[in-house]
Amino acid sequence: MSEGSVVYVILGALRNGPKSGYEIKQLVDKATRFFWAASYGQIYPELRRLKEQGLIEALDEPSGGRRRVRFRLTRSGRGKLVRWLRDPAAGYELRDEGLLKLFFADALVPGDALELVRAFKRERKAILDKLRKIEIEPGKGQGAFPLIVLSYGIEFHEWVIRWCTRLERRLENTAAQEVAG
Amino acid sequence: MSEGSVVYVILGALRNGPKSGYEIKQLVDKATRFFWAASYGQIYPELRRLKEQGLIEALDEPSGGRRRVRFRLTRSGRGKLVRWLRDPAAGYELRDEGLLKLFFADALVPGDALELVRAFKRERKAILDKLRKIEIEPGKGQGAFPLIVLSYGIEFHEWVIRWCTRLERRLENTAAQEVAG
DNA sequence: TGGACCATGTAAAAGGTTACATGATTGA
DNA sequence: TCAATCATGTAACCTTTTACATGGTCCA
Repeated sequence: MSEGSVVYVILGALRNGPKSGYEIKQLVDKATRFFWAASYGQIYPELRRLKEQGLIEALDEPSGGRRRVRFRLTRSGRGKLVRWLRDPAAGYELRDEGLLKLFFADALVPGDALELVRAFKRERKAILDKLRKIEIEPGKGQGAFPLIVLSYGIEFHEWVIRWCTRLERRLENTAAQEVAG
Repeated sequence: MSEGSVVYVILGALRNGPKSGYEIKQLVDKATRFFWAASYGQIYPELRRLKEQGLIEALDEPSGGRRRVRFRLTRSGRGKLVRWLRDPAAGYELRDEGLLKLFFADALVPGDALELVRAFKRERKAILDKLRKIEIEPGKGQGAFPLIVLSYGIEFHEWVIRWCTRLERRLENTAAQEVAG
């Protein structure tokens, strides 16, 4: 991606109020994981760099007896976030091992290829079930967009499952013809 | 992914006959790029390792005066490919900067958010146009699966564009209500 | 008391891209 | 002759994951 891509996950996560590294990680795991992941190994070092650059500032906010540092966007941090959002360029990268297997499925006997399609569908169904369990309160400080993106995920996976079902039928018919013919 | 993930792109690419590193790269760029990319920096070193492990073997096949080394699957290489294809586990990783921007779009004024959706749609339209230009001969040594996966890509992008159009309408209506109200 | 969770961080390894280097051939 | 393409490869860099380390708190 154009630039140290974890930067914008962090700046974006802070758009409606301060958050700690831990809270950013929770947000990512809950809400953006299916289209954008981030690990502690990225988040904490990047928070330090963003602070050094004056894009965010630290607030000591212990929770009970635990130390906790929340970060808040500075004016220039918000500026950077908004400039990025206005820029129409947006990278898109997919690594889908299921599609890769499907692409090479002619190396299998038809029965195994059909099983591959069914496994592909099961995996997508499992993701769909997870997405359906996510609850994002509409409004509540943020606008409608997190909910809109969640719907995208759900509707996309519903579409994929329909696509798999069509393919399954087609392969079942082909197999049946081979047996009959 | 589970293991040196470029391994299976290579083994899969060789399933219907020998190919050189250059030809594998061409195949990837033409046909799997939208769901699985690979660079020369991955392909050539991996070819050497796979050869050392006895999973592929080298054939000297100069083209004109140019040296060219094609690789062929060995029996154990084909075994490894088939075992991988039969394994239902399949990683799925997406990094979609457009969705990330959409997720944070409540940091923009409504007009800019609408523009973001339009830009998102334009980018997907551009990908769709590229996919539509890809021609994969059905049959021809390989089975129907490469074509099936291409259809997936095309139909998916058509679905995304319809989704964007619905969202655009919704945001346009909201904006109109705000002006009217 | 012990397990789940809150909270912050680092180090090593793995995975991947980009840029560069080299040189031949084909065809306009 | 010049550009495009064929063909192979490496080195440096960047990103990301994984595993580890540390320690506090809450609650059953």
